[in-house]
Amino acid sequence: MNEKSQQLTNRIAVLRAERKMTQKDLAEKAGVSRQTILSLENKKYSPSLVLAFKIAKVLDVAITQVFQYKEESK
Amino acid sequence: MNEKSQQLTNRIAVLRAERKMTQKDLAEKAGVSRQTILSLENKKYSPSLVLAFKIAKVLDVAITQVFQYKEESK
DNA sequence: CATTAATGTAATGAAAACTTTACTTTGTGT
DNA sequence: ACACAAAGTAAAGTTTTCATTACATTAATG
Repeated sequence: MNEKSQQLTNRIAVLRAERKMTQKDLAEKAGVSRQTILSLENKKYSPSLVLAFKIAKVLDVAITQVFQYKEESK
Repeated sequence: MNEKSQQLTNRIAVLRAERKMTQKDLAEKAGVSRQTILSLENKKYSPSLVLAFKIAKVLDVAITQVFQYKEESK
């Protein structure tokens, strides 16, 4: 809906499903609320760098494997 | 001083100096205020993932080259 | 079909990021 | 020493992340 949400995409749901983890599982392991994971997957607000690192760590991949950034053409 | 500030470190100042850029230069190219760059370099608060990507882009290195995350031993 | 797990929606509030402005200190060069 | 650029300090205000709680909907399974 807004422009900002489209410059950052993530594959959290996919990677999570591959590992057969629920949102709750991932949230607990990352030390955040389930709402936070859900919001990232769906509403896709931009997480903090620390949270991004934590999620990548739990999913056992590089941060860039989870999050892709496309700068917009101004 | 607080625990959180120590789990995330960055090499912004070093990389910036190598490229002979001022804080103002980097701020403008990244599209943020100079205060934000200064705060990241010194007070080291944790940036958003998008900002981290922008800074890495301007410095022309991978995000992990700029920011290092060390999880703490609970 | 009934039960439970998983996901989604929504609202409120706290905390942190980031902006803006203004001023001070430190460096650098002439 | 002077001037100017760069870096630092500080404070107030806005925006966004993230937590918390509660409830609704959608799988999945017996």
